[in-house]
Amino acid sequence: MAETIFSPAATTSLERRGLRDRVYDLVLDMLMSSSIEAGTRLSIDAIARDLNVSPTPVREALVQLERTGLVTREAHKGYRVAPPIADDQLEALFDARVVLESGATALAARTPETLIPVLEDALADHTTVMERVQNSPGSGEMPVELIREYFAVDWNFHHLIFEGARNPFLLDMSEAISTRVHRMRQTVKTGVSDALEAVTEHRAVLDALTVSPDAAAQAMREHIDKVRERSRRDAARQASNTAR
Amino acid sequence: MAETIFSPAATTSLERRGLRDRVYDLVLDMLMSSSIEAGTRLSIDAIARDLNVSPTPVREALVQLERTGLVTREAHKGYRVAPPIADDQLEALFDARVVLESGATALAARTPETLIPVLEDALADHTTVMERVQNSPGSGEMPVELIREYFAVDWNFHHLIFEGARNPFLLDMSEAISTRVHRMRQTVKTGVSDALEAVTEHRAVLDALTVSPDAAAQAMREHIDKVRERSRRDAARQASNTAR
DNA sequence: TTTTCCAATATCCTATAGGAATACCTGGAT
DNA sequence: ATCCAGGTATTCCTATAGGATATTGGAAAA
Repeated sequence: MAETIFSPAATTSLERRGLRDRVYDLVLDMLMSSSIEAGTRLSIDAIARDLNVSPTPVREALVQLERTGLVTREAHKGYRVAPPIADDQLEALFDARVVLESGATALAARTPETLIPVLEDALADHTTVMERVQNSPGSGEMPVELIREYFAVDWNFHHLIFEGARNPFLLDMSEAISTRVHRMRQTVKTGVSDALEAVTEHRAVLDALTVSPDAAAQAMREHIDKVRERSRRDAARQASNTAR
Repeated sequence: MAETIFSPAATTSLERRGLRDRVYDLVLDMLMSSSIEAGTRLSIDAIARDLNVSPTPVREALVQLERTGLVTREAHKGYRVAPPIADDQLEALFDARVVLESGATALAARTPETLIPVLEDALADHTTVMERVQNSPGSGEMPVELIREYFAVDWNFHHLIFEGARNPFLLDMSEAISTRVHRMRQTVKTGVSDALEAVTEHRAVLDALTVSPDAAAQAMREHIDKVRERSRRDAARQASNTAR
């Protein structure tokens, strides 16, 4: 335990109000943004010291994080960063995504007049960022900020569909999914190479919304299955690289 | 705040090991079993005193409960028993059930050879308890223990399908659903009058499993939609009764 | 009689301290 | 050289205390 995990600026930002939720957000950002090694110990006292708070709100935040699956807990042994998505778990994650997102798409398609405009805006943003990704230097450095921005606009399309379903239960479940998807993207280096295909498939979903709920659900199912195929391919390529 | 919520026997059972999970189980049982009035304050200190523990594990258990939706929290105002499922939320709950359970059924149907035997056993238990419910005195007292037993075997069928899907993400989500369903059954007095229909529809799902995953998913979807219809009817009848 | 304001109480939120269990490291024996 | 044992240190878990905030009750005024 050498240096602190959090930047000094973060500590000053939380001042002295609403500690528990703010600690949760900070730890969540820390887990999402920087790629933390799996299995890293998340010491309650250390986090509390770094954030200048008492261990109690940190403990509450970690309990909340535990239910998201980002951290694991062993009794009397403390919290650790959850292990990366295993291969079989990755298939299960995509299965769950297909079930949830195609279902949410069918529900959201019941009110297309309010859904389509916001999705058009989201897809326009997605397209803009995609073009910037395409125009970035083909090989070599890709700004991490651009990658983060791309992931945000990409997922925003899916998130808006969950919101469009107007179902609090499915919305809660979408959060559980989004954290896993985000974490998967840290381990499996994909999601930027298929930007053009993603935009195309999102467009297909949006067009299918004007046809029927079933068509929209089917389009979403096909989109996620294609993402699954690309992830399989990238995971295999990545495995062969590390094995070299 | 007059008398204690918990029975004296409960306090002695937790002794002095693994407090947080045990407190969680106790509070969960308390919320599930006895029908607590919605909006009842869940005082951290009071629970801690009743259970002879410090407020810290109680606080952690309540954070965990909060994410299940059984309790609500307002900052600087404490925890309360979550309000009963509102009418629109009830429709949303059934929508979510249709999405999740039909999807889980399709996934579980991929391995029918391991799934069908356990479901046959579960359905046999369900049938047995159903007959006991039918033979109980038609009007008047229905033993609360029998009702609880019926709910258990009924939900067990659904739960086994979630387990059969072998998908940890969907399994987690099923817990979020089950708590809501159980709580709904406390407010809307249904689920015992349609025992025969429930068994019949479960049998239809089981038979469809031998046909194809899509057929099984469709059967589950129809089952939940029929439960939804019966709940609507019972809710309307109940509303007319209270309005009288 | 009703409304409003104020004070007292209870509760939550945060901080600090002590006991217990686990992990790590060092020294010795095989 | 390797394995085991013991001690030390870190960390988690629980308990208690103090400050801040919301709720409740009563009293006074309209």
